[in-house]
Amino acid sequence: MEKYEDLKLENQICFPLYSVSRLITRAYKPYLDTMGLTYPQYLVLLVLWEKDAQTVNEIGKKLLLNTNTLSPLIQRMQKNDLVVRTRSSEDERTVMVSLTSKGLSFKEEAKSIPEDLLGKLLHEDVEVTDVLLLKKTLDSWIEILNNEKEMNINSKK
Amino acid sequence: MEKYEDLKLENQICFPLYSVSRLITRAYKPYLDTMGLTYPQYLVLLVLWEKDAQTVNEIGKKLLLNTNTLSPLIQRMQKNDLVVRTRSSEDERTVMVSLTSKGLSFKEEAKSIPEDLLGKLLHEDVEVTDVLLLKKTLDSWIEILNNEKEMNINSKK
DNA sequence: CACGATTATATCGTGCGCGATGCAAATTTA
DNA sequence: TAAATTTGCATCGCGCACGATATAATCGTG
Repeated sequence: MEKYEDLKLENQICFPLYSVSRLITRAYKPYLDTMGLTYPQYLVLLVLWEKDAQTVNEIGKKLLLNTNTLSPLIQRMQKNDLVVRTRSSEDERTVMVSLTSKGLSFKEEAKSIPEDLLGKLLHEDVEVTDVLLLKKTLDSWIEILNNEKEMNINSKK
Repeated sequence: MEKYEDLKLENQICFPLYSVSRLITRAYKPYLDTMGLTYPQYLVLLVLWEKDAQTVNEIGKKLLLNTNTLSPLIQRMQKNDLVVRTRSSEDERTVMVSLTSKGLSFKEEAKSIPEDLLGKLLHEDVEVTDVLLLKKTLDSWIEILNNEKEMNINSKK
């Protein structure tokens, strides 16, 4: 076993994660271009399609994104008539993000994307069970890595 | 089964991939900050540590990144004295990227990162076999998604 | 009730990713 | 060999991510 075996690209686990993430965003592009959406914007719509009218904070918690990413992103979405932002009257600090009729209408158009894309990713060597196991591992890592971040925040006190 | 079941965030496979990729980059940060590196810059070093003196093109093929991403990235690395860029005399178009002594010296410092990080990601619910299966699935998807891109290029002719 | 701490959002700067485009060197073709 | 094409790298513009910071509004505590 060579001394630097772990540093070889082919032995990395994080690099394929990073690459697949980018390649998947790219694979979404042709679908999303027809609606004038980017992948992160599509994620915001996924959240709002499940439950309309949520604060920037709620959306951020679900997508694991901070407001310094979401604020301008949602502003661009408003400019493209996908959502509207309204400051709450009860708590003037919070901004409610709601779907426009255009933003809602894309739900129907997006319905077939996940299955369509999954079809491309499944073949004789990668079965549905593999994907489910993969998702289980990823969800577990999200738990670990996201908690670690919050632990750092708390330990700073 | 609800009509829009596939659009629910919790049923997505691409979203956890996207999130884990970002969270892992974040997990690398404390290690890389001590060397003044970003994660993509670290990837370039991984490639050069395996074989010094490669062209921008070779590095890009291995990292699946285009020159419009790599050119400025490598220029920043040169500014930080991690690599040097020299135009080849045989083919004036190509730029050879070589490690500086500083860039090479970080190899020793980076040696423990992968194992250290993997340690955090392994626990009772996620074993080494799960990670190996995950890597196999991801590598297969890289194959599929990256070929698809090249097929598009060819079909444009 | 006052005032310090917390919370929600926004802004700024930097570094990716990447589509589109530019340009010069090399290669192919006529 | 001249002209057309391809190749390798770079630049530009835009949209994320994200650390740092700012600015209100609200909350908690004395």
